[in-house]
Amino acid sequence: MAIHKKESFSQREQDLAAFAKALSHPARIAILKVLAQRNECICGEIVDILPLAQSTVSQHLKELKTAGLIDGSIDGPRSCYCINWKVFEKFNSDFSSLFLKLKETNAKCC
Amino acid sequence: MAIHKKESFSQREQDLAAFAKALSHPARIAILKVLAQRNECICGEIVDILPLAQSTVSQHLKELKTAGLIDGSIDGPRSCYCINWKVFEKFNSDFSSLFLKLKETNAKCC
DNA sequence: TTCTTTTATCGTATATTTGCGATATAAGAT
DNA sequence: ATCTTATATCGCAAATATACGATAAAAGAA
Repeated sequence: MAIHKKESFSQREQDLAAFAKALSHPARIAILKVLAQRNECICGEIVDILPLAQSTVSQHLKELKTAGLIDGSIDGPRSCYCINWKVFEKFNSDFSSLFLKLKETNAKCC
Repeated sequence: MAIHKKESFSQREQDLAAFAKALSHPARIAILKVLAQRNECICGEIVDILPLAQSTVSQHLKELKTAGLIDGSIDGPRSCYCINWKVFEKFNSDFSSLFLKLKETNAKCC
């Protein structure tokens, strides 16, 4: 694509897009579900449940972490991932706000 | 990536991911803003406002349309795009539901 | 120390996305 | 019929994303 133009949009638009991107793959949504259900965030369980290779799961986890949606503490040979509810909630409400704001400013057309 | 594994996830997960994907680029969020603000959805305005070429904007519009977030009626040489609030609202609430459901089932770890 | 287990990272292949210019199309204007 | 305008689509290039196997790293077990 030659040059990425993402930077030419507002920070808010970029942030929302980044959040949406983090959730734009079913595997990552499935991972969040598993993380929410388990008492202990043993990463290996995710690999067992998902139809993906360990390296692929690790990569998806990394993306969720980069987006801030999950925290991960390395704990010896195993690591512990958890949902960062604060960030998740923030994005979720930002998202709803966007929707409501759009609907509010809507001038009815077509 | 050899083979796409998206199909091996639940339909609900795929749908949510598809919705998130539609909103995963700032340009598409910006387009939705413009569509919500204008009384008449003249597509050319979007091209004037966004820092993107006409063909690129057209492509983003197509993706939003494919996702069902906007409707487009071809009207002679110009076309009229509008937000499909019904679909938008559905996805938005599905999204909030996911968040709430996850939080509900959360068993507190870490 | 060496083996095992668990997870991260590297390297690589392929698919998809993003972006643009050029061209096609469609309808009104001249 | 030809010109103009607005939009869609095609063709291409470059960037990203997705996926996997192989390998590295890190810590406990033997």
